[in-house]
Amino acid sequence: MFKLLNISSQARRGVFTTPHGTFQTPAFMNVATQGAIKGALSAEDLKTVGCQIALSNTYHLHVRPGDDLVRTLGGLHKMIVWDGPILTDSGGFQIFSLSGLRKITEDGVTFQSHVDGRKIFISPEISMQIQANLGADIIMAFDECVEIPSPHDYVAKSCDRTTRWLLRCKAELDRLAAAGEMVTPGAVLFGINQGATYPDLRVAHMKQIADLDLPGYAIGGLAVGETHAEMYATIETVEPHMPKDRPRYLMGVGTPQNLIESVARGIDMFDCVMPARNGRHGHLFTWSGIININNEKYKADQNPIDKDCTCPTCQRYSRAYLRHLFKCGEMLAMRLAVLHNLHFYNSLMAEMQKAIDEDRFEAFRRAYAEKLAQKL
RNA sequence: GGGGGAGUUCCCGAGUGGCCAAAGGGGGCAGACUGUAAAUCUGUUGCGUCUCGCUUCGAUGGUUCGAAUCCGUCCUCCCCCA
Repeated sequence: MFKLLNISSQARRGVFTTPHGTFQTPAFMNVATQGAIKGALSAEDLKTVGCQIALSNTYHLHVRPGDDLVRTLGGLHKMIVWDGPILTDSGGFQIFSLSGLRKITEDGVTFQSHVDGRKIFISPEISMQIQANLGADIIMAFDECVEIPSPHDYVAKSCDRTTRWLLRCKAELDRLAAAGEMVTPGAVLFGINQGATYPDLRVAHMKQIADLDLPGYAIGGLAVGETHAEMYATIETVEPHMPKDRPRYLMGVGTPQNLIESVARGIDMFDCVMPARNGRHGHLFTWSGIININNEKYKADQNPIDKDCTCPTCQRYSRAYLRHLFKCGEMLAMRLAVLHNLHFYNSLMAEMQKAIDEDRFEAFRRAYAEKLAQKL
């Protein structure tokens, strides 16, 4: 399913095939947690913005509208009118983000719904069932995203449990596939590495899950409070133990610099809320760094967000108009901003792909760093 | 013409003798945001030589150790009656 095409320095160039088509790596997955990109973007907009693969969330779609209903409606692809690949996150991140609303046991996790307070129980098996109902192409294992810092002892125990949960995920998914229960037959399971910033735990855990010979592997539990240096060091520690012929997915990361630095360390896939969320808040990414369009200095600026950008927003709209829309709280402000930011992220990935194809990734990486330095 | 009410810092609006440069909103300015409980959250918003001083609560005069708060006069606005 994954084909490695080229390596430039340590950066990898590949293509991954799913039941809903292929995507080129390194890839950025556009986050549609509840079946929509926040900021009023439709699945059609995803095409405009250069999205290759979308990401949705198990917990959130289970809570609302319910994965049974999504299945009844023909699956997530049909419901949101997106015929490309979809990866669903397992709910493991919500163990971290909703830490005040859940209890973990060996069997699974009981959440208190953030919507209406009712009990929501998710086990490895239930997470697989939900993701099978949603019709994901790539199904993520149910893991515990551990907060940083956490005691070594706790993280060690958590990693062991995450491994046991992974075995249960695999067994349940095999059962569902054999029973013909998959809304998307041929969907594959990715395992997730944990271990906080402890090198011994990261390596031990990675070795354990690599033995399962899964179609893809993720590094989870990063970008949750540690420094960039610690994050990069952790990637460097784990990467040598990840199967070379399988895609590596760094979950939840990150800034444009994070993406480049991580590709440089052998990562193939990313997802991050940042381009959408920051876009909604008026922070826009450009090839020379981030700008806050709310700032007074853009009041009369008739330039586009980025003069080199080919997105629909930059084709027509000025910074001054965007600032005005943000100041007025118009929905259009968010929409235009998110369109731009996602287009920027997807373009960044395309640029990296090209650089690796042409075996000049290291030069690309340096040039980007210099551009950022110029701005500062 | 008679009776009643109101004027507060950019705006709305609390405050009715000291703890008031004055609550709370809004607006302004800036910051944060990394597998989305986020169209959210945080800071700041009279001036200065800034652990202290100055100016400010329609205007002006007074009472008081001390006034946005009490009293007189004036100005402006609103409501009711004629």
